[in-house]
Amino acid sequence: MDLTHTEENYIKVIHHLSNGGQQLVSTNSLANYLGTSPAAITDMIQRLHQKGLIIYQKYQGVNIAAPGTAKAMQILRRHRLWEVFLVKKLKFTWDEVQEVAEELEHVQSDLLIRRLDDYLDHPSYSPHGEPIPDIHGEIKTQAQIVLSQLEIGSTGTLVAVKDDSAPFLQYLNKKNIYLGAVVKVLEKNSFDQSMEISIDGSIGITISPKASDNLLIIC
Amino acid sequence: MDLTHTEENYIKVIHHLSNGGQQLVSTNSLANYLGTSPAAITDMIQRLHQKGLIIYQKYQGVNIAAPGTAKAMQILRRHRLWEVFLVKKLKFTWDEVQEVAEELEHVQSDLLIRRLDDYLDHPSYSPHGEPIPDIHGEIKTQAQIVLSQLEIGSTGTLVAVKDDSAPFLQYLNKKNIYLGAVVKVLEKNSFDQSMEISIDGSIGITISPKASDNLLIIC
DNA sequence: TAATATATTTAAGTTAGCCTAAATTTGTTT
DNA sequence: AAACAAATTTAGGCTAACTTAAATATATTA
Repeated sequence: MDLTHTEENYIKVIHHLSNGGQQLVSTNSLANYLGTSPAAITDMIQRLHQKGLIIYQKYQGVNIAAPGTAKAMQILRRHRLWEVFLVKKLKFTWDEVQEVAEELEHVQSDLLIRRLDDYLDHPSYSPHGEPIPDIHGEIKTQAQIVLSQLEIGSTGTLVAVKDDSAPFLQYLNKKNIYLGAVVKVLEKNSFDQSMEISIDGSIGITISPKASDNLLIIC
Repeated sequence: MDLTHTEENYIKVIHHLSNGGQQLVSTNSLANYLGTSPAAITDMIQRLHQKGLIIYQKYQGVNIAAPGTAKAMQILRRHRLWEVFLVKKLKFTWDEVQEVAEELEHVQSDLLIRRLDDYLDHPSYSPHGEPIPDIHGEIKTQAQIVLSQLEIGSTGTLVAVKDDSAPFLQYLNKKNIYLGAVVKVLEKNSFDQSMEISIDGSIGITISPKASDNLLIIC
C-alpha cells in the first residue's frame, strides 16, 4: 500500500511514541509532537485506522498495528540508510543529517534503497547508533551495554552515544573516538574509574567515567 | 521562494516546452504533456504568473520568466546530479534513473546538492549527456552535432542522445556505446548510410543511420 | 456524586491540486 | 463576415491536510 508523505510521518511517529506498540498514544501527545491541532490528529488517525495501519478506539488513543509496524520499519530503514550515506559519503556532521534524511526517507523506490544498501555495505547502525532494519523489516537486536561495564581485555563495537550534545561529540572527535570503531579495554583505574582503551587497534587513550558511561557498545 | 513539488514540475515543463523561453507554450500542450486537464493547467499557470515565475496572458499561452528560469536551472541541476549519482555510484542503468531522479530532484537542501556535487567531482553532463547547470544556474554550452554528420577519421565525445527511449538505450548498451566515450568515425557506407565507428579505441562497431542520427557529440 | 477541568471529537471553513461540464474566446472555413 | 470548430477559461465539486470553534466525552476533585 502506498502512503502519502504525511501518512508515512504519522506512522513513524505513532510507532515511535508507542514504543513499538507497547503503549497507547494519546491524540494530544501526537498533536504536540507533530505541532498540529488535535483535530487534525483525529482526522488522520481515523484514516489510518480505516486503512488498518493502526488500532484506534474513540477517546482511547491509538496503537500501531502489524501492517503499520512493517511500514514504520521500512521508513526507518530508509531514513537510517540515508543518514549513513550523508555522514559517510557526503561528509555531513551528525547534527546536519536529520532534516535532510527526513525528506529523503519519503522517496519511493525499493530499487533505490536496495542499491543504496549495497553501496554502503549493508550497515547495521545509523550514525546515531540506531539499528537499521533489514529488507524484511527485521531489526537485529543486540544488547547494548555502556562501555564502562566492559571488562579488561574485552572488545566491543561502538554503536551509539547516550549523550549527543555538541560538547561530548567534540570531545569524542578530539580523542579520535567514532561510531563503528572496535573498542578494547586495556586498563581500568579503580581510584577514579578512568579507563585506558584502544580504538581500532590504536595506542592507549584515557577516558573519563563520564565518557565511558555515555558510550554504548555491542559485543 | 519555496515551491511545492507540483509547482516545481510545472516550472520544469514550461521551461522545457518553451525551449528555454524561445516560444510560447499553450495550455493544451501542457495538459497533454503533464497528463492533466486543461482546466488544471489554467489554475496553476495563474498561480505561477501571480508569483512572477512565468509570463501569462489569457488565451495567449505562457512563457518562462527570469525567476522561473533560475528555478528551472536549479531543478535541472538537482535532477542531473542525482542521475549521475544513480548511474555512477548506485549502478543504475540509463533507463532506471528517470523515475527516481524525478523524486530526488524535489528534496530541498542546498547543502545536500553542494555536497553531492563535490562527491561526484563536479560533473558537467548527466548520464543522458545533458549539461548540468552550475551553482549559479549557468550552463556551459558547447555546440552539439549529430554523429551522422561527423566526417570519416574525425573524433568527438558522445554527450547526449536525442531519443532516450528504453529500446534505444538498450541497443546502445548492447553495442557498448556509452556517454562520455570518445567516438571515431572509421567508415561510412553510402548505400545504406551505416557507419563503422570505434568507441574509446575499440574495434569497429557498425551502427545504423537511425542510431547515428540520434547520438549527439561535441568536438 | 456532582461540578469542573481536560481531552477528544465533530463541524465548518481553507488551500493545493485535481476533476467535469458549461461558458467564452480564438481560429478557421466557406 | 458569419458559422463552426478548437482552445481556453470559468464554475462548481472533490480529496488531503490542515485550521478554529463548538460539542461531547473522560478524568479529577471537592
